Amino acid sequence: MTDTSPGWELYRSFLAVVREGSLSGGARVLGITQPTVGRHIDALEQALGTALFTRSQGGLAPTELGLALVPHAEAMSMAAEALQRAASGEAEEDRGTVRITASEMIGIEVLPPILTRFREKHPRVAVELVISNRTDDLIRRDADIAIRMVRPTQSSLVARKIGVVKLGFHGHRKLIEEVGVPATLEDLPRFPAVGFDREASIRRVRDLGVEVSRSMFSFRCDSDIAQFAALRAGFGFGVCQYALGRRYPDLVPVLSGKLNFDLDVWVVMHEDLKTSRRMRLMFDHLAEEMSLYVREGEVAARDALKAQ
Amino acid sequence: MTDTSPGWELYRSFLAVVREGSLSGGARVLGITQPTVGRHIDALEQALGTALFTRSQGGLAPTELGLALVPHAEAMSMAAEALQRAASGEAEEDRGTVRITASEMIGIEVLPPILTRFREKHPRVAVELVISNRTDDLIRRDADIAIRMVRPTQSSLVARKIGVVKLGFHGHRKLIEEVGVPATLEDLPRFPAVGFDREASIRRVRDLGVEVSRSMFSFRCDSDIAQFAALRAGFGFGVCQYALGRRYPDLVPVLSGKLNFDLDVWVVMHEDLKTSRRMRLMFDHLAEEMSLYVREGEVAARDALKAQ
DNA sequence: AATGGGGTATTCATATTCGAATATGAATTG
DNA sequence: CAATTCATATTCGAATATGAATACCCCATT
Repeated sequence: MTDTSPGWELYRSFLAVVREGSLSGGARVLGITQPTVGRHIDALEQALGTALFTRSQGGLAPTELGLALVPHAEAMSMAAEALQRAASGEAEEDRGTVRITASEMIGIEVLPPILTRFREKHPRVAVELVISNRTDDLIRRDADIAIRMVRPTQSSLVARKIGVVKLGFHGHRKLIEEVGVPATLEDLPRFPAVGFDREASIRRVRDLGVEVSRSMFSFRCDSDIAQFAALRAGFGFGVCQYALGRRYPDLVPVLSGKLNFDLDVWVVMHEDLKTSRRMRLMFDHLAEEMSLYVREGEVAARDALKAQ
Repeated sequence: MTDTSPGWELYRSFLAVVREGSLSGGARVLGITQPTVGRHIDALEQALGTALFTRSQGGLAPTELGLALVPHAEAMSMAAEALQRAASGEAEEDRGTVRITASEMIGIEVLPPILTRFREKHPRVAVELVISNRTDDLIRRDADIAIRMVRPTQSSLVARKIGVVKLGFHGHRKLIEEVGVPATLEDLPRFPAVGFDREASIRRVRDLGVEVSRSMFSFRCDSDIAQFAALRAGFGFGVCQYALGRRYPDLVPVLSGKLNFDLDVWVVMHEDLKTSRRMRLMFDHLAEEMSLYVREGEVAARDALKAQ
């Protein structure tokens, strides 16, 4: 097995020769001499075990296989240049667009202030927000960065687990003044409640380990956002994220410790995008801010438990 | 200015050190010795004019800047590996998915047999076809490869001009038996004709240099496909691609040389995708097959001109 | 037909890079 | 607390890659 990986220098010479069409030409642009480049090509052909050029006077013409390798070599070259740019601190584009996808609740209730803070730090980055619960947006490239509630499976994705979002029952202060507070789970059916409509949605909740049935709810809707609005309007008791509940002083947690669930939070992006500065900036920003948000929720949930 | 581009070998050592966390570790995986790797790192830091690691016993920890360079080095590594795979002919994935976008006419009437032939050659490649006339699909990554009727402007795209699609007036054989053939353009209004509905569409045709007005048409619809169906059903005379007309023996060209236009055809894809084998395969296949199709149309148009 | 300018291939002295050996320092372990 | 282990730094002779010079080939031009 002579199969030792060719040195990367060889690739550089290879690319130069392809671009210039001759050993001498390649040597010129690389600032080295023609014999050296010739030897590099020899070495590369030997290492790869295949001919890359048909050598003629007047220059070297790439073989078919050689041609097929060019895009890869060019990719290396691009990456090398990008690295050098990044190293010399030449403000590598914090401009451009970043496309983010998130669920309704996150996208509408949580992200806006977070994205605003990002814009203040990096005003030239345009942000696009795609509200969607589909899980394959990233693979499809419908978005660059996703905030997800499930662990991503694709291996080409870089994912950072932020923590867990705490969810629990809440009610509007006025509602409580009016009808009181349910003391136990069994009490609940006698109070107005906000929950899901379709069986599929209800089953998702049940899978989280909470016994619920459709008839328990007197306001039924599959949109989280609409449920949250009903909650804030004092229609009835319902589930919301603790961190969100705390932002609306009129919402108070109820049944703490009896009707709670957790949702994982992940920030995910394509591996390829790591080389783009604005993508990394946004990814890090989202990860950091979502961490704060998650912690906020944990504190709120703990406080609720203590307070009761 | 000592700013000479660092040799690519240095990047390789850099990446190995980052990955392994130490000079010795990096040296091990590279199959060279620790002093060498150490020298490489020194050289790289000197060339970039900045520190990349904080050196300590127990290993080298990347500095913040060093960390920022890692993704680029990894991109180089990926490309190098891909190049090597491609060189050793190791069937580099002719599997996976390719997403193509094309206009209605092309996507529905032209592509299906072309894509079928591709599937016969590369059965493991799944094909997705997006019917759309939007021109920014590729930049948005809604598709990998596009077939377009306009020259693409983005520089990050690789585009191949296939040729021109010949369009001309046609009529169904039965229709002609029934009402005869218009001999001149001026005759046309006295015959049933199929054409566009909205002013915007009509203007597009007019821009191609043909004097048309909405009132000339007795079947009006903005869908090419529907127009073509009406044509085949013998509703009236109308425009279609010569190559398509020839495929339906009942369609005969009329007014040849008097009511013709050409549409450029381009096959376009993202530059990045050149390194993916299945993408290149599909791109080449589409370019080749579309060339045949275009030529078919040219022959048909010439024949029509001669025949009359 | 000669000539000059493009290219490749070859040779050999030289400059560079590399590896083996070793010194050294900081943790970890018995 | 000494021994061990794992790391970096240093040195120096050997291996290797490089560059300058040169031979040579082909083609276009004069």
